[in-house]
Amino acid sequence: MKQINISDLAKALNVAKSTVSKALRDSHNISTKTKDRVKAMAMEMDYQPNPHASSLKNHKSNTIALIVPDTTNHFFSTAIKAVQLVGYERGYHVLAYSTLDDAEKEKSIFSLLKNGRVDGVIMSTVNDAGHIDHIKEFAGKGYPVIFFDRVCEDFDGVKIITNDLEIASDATEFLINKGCKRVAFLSVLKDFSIGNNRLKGYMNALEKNKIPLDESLILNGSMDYENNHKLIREMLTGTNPPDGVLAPVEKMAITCYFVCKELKINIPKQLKVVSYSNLEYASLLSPGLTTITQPAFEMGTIAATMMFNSFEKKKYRLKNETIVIPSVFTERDSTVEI
Amino acid sequence: MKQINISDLAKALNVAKSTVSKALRDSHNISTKTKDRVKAMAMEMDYQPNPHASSLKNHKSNTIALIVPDTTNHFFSTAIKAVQLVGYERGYHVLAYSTLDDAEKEKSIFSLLKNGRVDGVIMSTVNDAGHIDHIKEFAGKGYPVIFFDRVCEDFDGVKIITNDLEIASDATEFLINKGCKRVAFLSVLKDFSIGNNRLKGYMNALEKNKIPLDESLILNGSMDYENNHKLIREMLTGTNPPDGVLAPVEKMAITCYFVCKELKINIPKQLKVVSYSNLEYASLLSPGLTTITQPAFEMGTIAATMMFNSFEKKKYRLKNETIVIPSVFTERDSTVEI
DNA sequence: CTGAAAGCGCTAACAG
DNA sequence: CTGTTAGCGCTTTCAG
Repeated sequence: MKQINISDLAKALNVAKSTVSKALRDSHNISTKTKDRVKAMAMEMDYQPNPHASSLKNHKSNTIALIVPDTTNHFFSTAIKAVQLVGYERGYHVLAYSTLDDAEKEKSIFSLLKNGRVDGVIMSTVNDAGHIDHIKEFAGKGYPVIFFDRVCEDFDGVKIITNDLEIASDATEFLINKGCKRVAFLSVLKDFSIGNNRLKGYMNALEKNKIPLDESLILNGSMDYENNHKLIREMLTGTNPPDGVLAPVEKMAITCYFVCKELKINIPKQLKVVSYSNLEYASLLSPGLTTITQPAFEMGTIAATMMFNSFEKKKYRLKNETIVIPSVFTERDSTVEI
Repeated sequence: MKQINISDLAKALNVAKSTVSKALRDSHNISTKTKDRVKAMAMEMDYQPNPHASSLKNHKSNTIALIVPDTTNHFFSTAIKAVQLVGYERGYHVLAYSTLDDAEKEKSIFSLLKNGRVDGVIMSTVNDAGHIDHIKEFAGKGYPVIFFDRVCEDFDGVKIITNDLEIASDATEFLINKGCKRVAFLSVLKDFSIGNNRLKGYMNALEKNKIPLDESLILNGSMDYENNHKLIREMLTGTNPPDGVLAPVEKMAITCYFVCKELKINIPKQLKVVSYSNLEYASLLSPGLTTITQPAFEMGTIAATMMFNSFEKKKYRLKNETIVIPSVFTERDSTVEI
């Protein structure tokens, strides 16, 4: 397990270790000749600096934390990939955490990070907007925090979101224009900014089209799949079922598909469905699902780029700023007129 | 950015920092009283040890690297989640990397890890079995490496795989029993152990059922989607097309679905399809896809558990061992007899 | 039971 | 241009 360190290098070269250190970091007051000698030897001896020593000395870990609710969600896994890629290119490492939508866990992850383990955090917070003291405290120590997708409204900093409200409105209007008289909204993140914006968009579209809001068409789903199933089933078998559905979350649309299969409700004939989704194979569902796709990769790329820029250049210091990246609407068979 | 450190604590308590250190680590030669005092103060001052200092001192980072080809693949993202969960429970952090199937990148990631950044590596290697000197060298320094799924055959260590050969054989036989006379194999990882085992299983089943191997039914796919599409199309429009297909990789099955849609080939009537897959919504494809699901979560959990055990207890030292976790076969409409 | 001191590997200030 | 030295925050002998 013996690693080769800077002293070994220095000894081998018969110079001081500070010289080695400087040479390796291209200090301008080391002669080109020694630099070359040092670098050659470093190569030969397969030297890699000990990251803990540098981090300790420099108060800089060159790693960031990426905290998401669930890595298995395609939206998040895509964002993770993006962050990893730019991290790799720019010489940063990424510690990845899943909160599993557990606010307590999110909190405890933060406490693990708060003594220099990372230089900053990119995160999508858990579904519990109220309690962000741990995040504020962390940011208060000078660590940058960038939110994406699931942001905390009352946090001063960078928030990267998508045009949720507008596109939810557009999608609702799209359904209305396809002839839907009763468009339902399958809420699941009730008290959350994203859910709220999507719900707002939905309501805006109704208003714009002079359709009175029917509370019974807004389903209050949860993280409990079985319960959602039951609720959707009740809605679809009720006296006045919807003929269109906007799902702010992929899972709800999938659940809706399941229920329709059970009830032999034909999509899109009896019910048209639009869903927010990052499902890779939406077109292969039966029927192909009309989707609003959030720009996960772009969001991740921008978040990472902004963070690393802020580390490296003063002029990129992060400010209180909300960046909107448009989602992509893709029409498929689940909303076709028959 | 000023963090509170052990000296601050010591000062506040009027004791030596060594006492604080020992108290916090529950050394038995510190009085219960001081321990309590120290711990209370640590709590009050919200002290978190600096991980770099401990790592430097102890030559132990309490973090592992998790290297996979692509985090967006559902199999890998599930494994990542499993590793994260176990890591969190046991006090380890996980640095996550995607190689994007680039062997050079995998190599360079290893060079970043080789001076104590991590205590071990859990990985699924890129599709390039030949060159693993970097891994051997890394392991040679005493770092444990655990492979899962995409393992290196000629590496002495823990390999966690699934019962690929058997289940590929079973699946092929399943197709034969469903009446398929010509079962194709949509290879994509030709020179890789996994692909090989799946292919072997396929061939075993043919042999067992006294069906001569027809080389034209083994497609040599690549990572190039367009090309695979072309190859599958050619196969299905050829003079003697298959009536069953075993896809060793989800992507090939999906591509096959696309081609069938284009060619208006009815699945399962004209072509039955079985695929290895960790697609969450396989049952919602059109038609529902019969799958072999690899136990991603279990594999990740076991890999992580073994690794952490090996750190903590001598008796769990890793040895040259291959662990097989069975995959799950789920029959759906894509293989139904009509 | 508690404290002083050395040292993990690196960097940076300061001397030469 | 190169070397000496102190110190990042922690752990761990070793003395008291």
